[in-house]
Amino acid sequence: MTSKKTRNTLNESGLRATGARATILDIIRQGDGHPDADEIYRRARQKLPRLSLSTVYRNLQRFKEQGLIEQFHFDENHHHYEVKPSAEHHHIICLGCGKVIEFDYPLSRQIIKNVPAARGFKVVKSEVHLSGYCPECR
Amino acid sequence: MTSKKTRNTLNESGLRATGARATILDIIRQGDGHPDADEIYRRARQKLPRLSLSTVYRNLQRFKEQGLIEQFHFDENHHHYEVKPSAEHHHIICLGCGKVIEFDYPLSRQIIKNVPAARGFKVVKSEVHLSGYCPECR
DNA sequence: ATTTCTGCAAAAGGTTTGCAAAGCG
DNA sequence: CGCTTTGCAAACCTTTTGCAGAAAT
Repeated sequence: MTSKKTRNTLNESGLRATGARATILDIIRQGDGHPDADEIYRRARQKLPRLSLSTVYRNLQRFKEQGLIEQFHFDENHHHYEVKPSAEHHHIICLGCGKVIEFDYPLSRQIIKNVPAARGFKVVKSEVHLSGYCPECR
Repeated sequence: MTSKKTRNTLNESGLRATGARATILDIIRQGDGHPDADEIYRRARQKLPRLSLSTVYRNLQRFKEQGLIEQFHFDENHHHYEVKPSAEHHHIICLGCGKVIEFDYPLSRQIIKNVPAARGFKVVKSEVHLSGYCPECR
């Protein structure tokens, strides 16, 4: 049930449309949370039981190189992934329940404009993590 | 040459003022870059050749708990450390030369004020990483 | 003397790599 | 068919942990 659209994306990126790739990319595109490699692996194995974790890692790496996805470091020692968004957006992580809230904010533009030390910098990526406690967890 | 001031800080935090601790904290307080655990280890061993890396990690952990230092995740798979600053400030990392620029910016206040989704959140920590290319590296 | 801290060695957790077999175009 | 990708197992790297001895209060 890997979508045609996903296979097209792969071909356009110069990557062979294998079952593993389509499944992994589909999972990230579903946008259900910000899965980490292991979560992706677990979900993908429901469809491809013989899939190996190294394949997941190798493909996340490729997708990142191709600009299909982005990788985030929350306050943990592993990575999370999501599809590359069009608008600049950022994350708030609740330290109580682990929930991740996304919000749009044109932060890099503001900073480049207002911070002298940032002058002349070409910003490629901006990552903002606020962490704290959501209303329910306070 | 571990400073008296550093030993006082340790005592005030309820930590025994051992040589390892004073040395490690001094290194971070020097503010020379944003060292990672291994860099701290390497520098500290020039003074304490028998120091072990696990002691470095254990103490970084303690310092963090006591609020003496902060831990950052740049776009790598290990952590960097710096003394806890009084004003909110953030980082720009140059992907060309690795240089880290710090800048002050009261970002969390702005976001809490302007972003509806963030309403009611109690922010404990805010981390902003811009990455890109500095004027020399572009 | 008691409690905390340290060094060492070994484990843990996430990620990467080498290689032969399988799969895509 | 040729080149890419995969599974498996082993390696890697950073960080953590158990334990017995050493140091701090």
